[in-house]
Amino acid sequence: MQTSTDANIEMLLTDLSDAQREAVTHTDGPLLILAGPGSGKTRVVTRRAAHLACTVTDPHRILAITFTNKAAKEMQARVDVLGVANGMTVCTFHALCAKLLRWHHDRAGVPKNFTIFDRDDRRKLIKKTLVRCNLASENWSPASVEQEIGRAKNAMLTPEAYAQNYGDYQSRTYARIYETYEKLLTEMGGLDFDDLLMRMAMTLDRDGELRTELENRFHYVLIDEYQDTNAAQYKIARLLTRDRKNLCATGDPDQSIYGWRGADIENILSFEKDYPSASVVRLEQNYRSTKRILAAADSLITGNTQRKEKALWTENDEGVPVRVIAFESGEAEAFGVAQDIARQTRGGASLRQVAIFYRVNSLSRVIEEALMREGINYQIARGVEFYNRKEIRDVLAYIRVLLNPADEIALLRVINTPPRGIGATTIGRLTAAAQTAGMRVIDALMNEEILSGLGRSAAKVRVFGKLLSNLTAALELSPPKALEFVISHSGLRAMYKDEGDGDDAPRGNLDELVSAAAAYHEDNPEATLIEWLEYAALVSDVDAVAEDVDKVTLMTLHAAKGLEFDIVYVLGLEDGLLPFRRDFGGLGSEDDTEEERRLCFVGMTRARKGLTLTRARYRMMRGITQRTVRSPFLDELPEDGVECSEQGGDSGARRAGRRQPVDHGELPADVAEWTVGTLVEHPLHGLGQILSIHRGARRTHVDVQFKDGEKRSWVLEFADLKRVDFDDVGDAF
DNA sequence: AATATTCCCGTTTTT
DNA sequence: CGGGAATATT
Repeated sequence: MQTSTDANIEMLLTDLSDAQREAVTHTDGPLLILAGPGSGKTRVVTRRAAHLACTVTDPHRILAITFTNKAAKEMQARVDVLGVANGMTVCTFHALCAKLLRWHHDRAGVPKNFTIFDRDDRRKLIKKTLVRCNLASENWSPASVEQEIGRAKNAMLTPEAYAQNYGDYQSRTYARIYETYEKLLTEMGGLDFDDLLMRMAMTLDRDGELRTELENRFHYVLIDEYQDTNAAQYKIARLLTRDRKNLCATGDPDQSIYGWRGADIENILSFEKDYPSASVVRLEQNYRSTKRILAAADSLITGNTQRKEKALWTENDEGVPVRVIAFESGEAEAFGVAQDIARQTRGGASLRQVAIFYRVNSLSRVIEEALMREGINYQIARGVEFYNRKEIRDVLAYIRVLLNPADEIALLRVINTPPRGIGATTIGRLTAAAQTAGMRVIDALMNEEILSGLGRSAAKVRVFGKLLSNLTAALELSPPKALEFVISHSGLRAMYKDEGDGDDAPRGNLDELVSAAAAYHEDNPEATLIEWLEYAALVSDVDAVAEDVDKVTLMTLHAAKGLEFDIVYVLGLEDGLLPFRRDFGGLGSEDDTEEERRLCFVGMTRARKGLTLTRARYRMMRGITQRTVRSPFLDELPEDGVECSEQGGDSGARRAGRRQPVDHGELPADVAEWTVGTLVEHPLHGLGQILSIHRGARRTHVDVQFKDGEKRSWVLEFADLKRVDFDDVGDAF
C-alpha cells in the first residue's frame, strides 16, 4: 500500500521544474504562487491538490475556487485523471456562496428558495425602487444607481453603513434608494450577484460557529486568479482559513483585469503581509509562447509603473515575428483576419487552435460576417447571451415563480406572457392593491377580495392563478422534464411556435434549453430544479466555448483569461478602444490605462505560436465612422521580432515620404476587403457580384457579374466600384 | 389590449 | 447601429 502511494507521489512530481515542485510539495501553511502566463500554473495546482490528497488529507477536505465554471470543470477533470483526488470541491466563488447560503439559509438569514437576480433583474428592480422612492429616473439614472449599489456591495457596505459614510444630498438619496432596493429585494426573496458574496462574507463574520464548521470541513483552500478577488471574496478567503491558514492563492498581478467590478489588486500584493508565514513561489518560466511573443508581451507590460518586477523567460523557439497590421476599416480588418486564417488553415493549422479577441463585444459582428463569407466555422464565447434571450428568460421566470412565489420580477414577467389579456392597467391595479393590503402580488392574485376590485379582468387573472397552481406539478420533476412541462403547459411553446427565422428561432432555443438541462441532469442526476436554476443563473460567457470542435473561437479579452491558443488575433489596437476610454477628449485616469495594458497583456500571452495585432484606420462605432489613432500600446512593443505592416495611409508613419515595403503580401489592406462573392456597386451598371479576382504584383483584376446579366472586368484600383454590404441588398441575388 | 411604429439614448469589460 | 421604451394605430 505504502509503495503504491509512494509511486503515486513520484508520478505527481515528474516533469516539474524546481519552482513547480516546491509549490506542489508544499503542504501546510499559507502559500502564494505568483504565476506568470503560461507557467504551468494549472498543472501545478492540480498536482498539488492531488499531492495533498495523497499525503496529508482527504480529497473532500480540499476546496478549490476558480474564476469560471469552465475553469472549475477543467480542473476537476484534470484532477480526476490523476485518479487520487476524487471528491474535491471545485467551483466558483459565486457558486460556492450560493450553495452555502442555501444550505445554511437559516443561519445566513436568507430564504431557502431564494432566487438569483442578474443584472437585468437588478435594473428592473431599480426602476421599481425609484418609483417607490418618488424619484424621477431622469435625475437618478438607473445606470448610475446600479453602479452605486454595486460599488456599495462590493465594498460590503450595508445600506446603514453606506448612509453613515456621506452626508451630501446626492449620497443621502443614494442611501435611501439602496435601502429601499434592499427592502424590495428581501421581500422578493432575491439575492443579486453581489449579495451572494457579501452575504456569505457577512454570515461567516457574524456566525463563528458556522465559520468553524466550514473550516473543519475544508482543511485546504485553494483560490485561483487571486489578483481578481474583491473585498467580499477576500474576506471569505480569510475567514475560511483563519485558524489553519492553509490558503494557497495563485495569480498574477499583471493579469488583474477586473478592477472595475471591485477586484482589488492589493489582495494579492499584500498576501505576505496578511500571512507573514507565507511561502512564496514564483513561476516565471513560460512553457507556452515563442520567445518573440513573450518578448512583445513583456515589453508592453513593462510600461506599467505600479508593478512587481517579474522576469519572464522561455526556452521555447524564437518563432515567427509578431505582426502588427493596419487596415483601412473595421470591415477590411475583419476580412483580412478571416483570409489570413483561411490561409493558415490551408497550411495545416486547425481552426480549433485559432482565437480572435477584441475589447468590446460589438466588434464581433463584422468578424462574424467576414468569417461567414469566407466559409470559416466559428464559435463565440457568449454563454450568458443564450440565457438572456427573451424566450429563455420567459421559461426561467416561470421556474423562478414556481420555486419562489415572492419573486415579483419574475411573476410580472410571466403574468401576461404569453398574452392572456392581462394588460398594464390590470397589472397596475393588482400591484397597487397588493401594496395597500400589504400582501405579495402572488397572494393578491389568488385573493378573491382583491380580485373583485379588478372588474372584468378578474376572470383572466384567475385563469393565470390556476395556471400557476397547475404548473407546480413541475416541481416534482427532474430539471429537463420540469422545463418541458412548463414550456408546453404555460403556452410558451405555442406562442413561439411559428415565430422566428433561421438558426436563432425562439422555438429552437426552447428545445436547446431542454437539451442543455438534460445534459446537466446526466452529469448531476441528483440535482434538483433549484440547483439547475442556480447553475443557469451563474453561467458565464466562456462556459459556452467548446474545445472539441473545429472552429475559430471569438471572445472578449476579458473572457480570454486562463485560455491558450496556437494562433491569436487581437483586434482594434486603437487609442480609446484598447486602451479603452469612455471619455474621449476628457481627462482619462492613469490607473485605467494600466488595467487596459494588463488586459492587452493577457490577450497577447494567450498565444503559443502566432500573434497578430490589428487596427483599423477608420472604425464605425454606434453608427458613425471615425478616424482612429493607433494605440499607444503598439509603440511599447519591441522593434525586434515585431513586424509592422502599416501600408498606405499616413497615421503613425514612421518614415514620412517613404512607402513601407510590404514584403509579405498576404494581407494587402486595401485589397483585402475585395473577395469572390463580394457585392459591389458601379455608378453606371448598378449592383454586381465579384466572380473572380486575380492579384498581380502591382494590379488586381476583377471580374464582376452584374444584375443586368452582363459580365465586366476591371483593374480594381481604377474601377469605380464600391463595396456594398450584404444586408443592404437583401435577396437581390 | 395587442400590435406597429417611431424615437431616443447609450455608449466596456462580467460573476 | 441597435435595443428598449414611449407613442400611434387597430
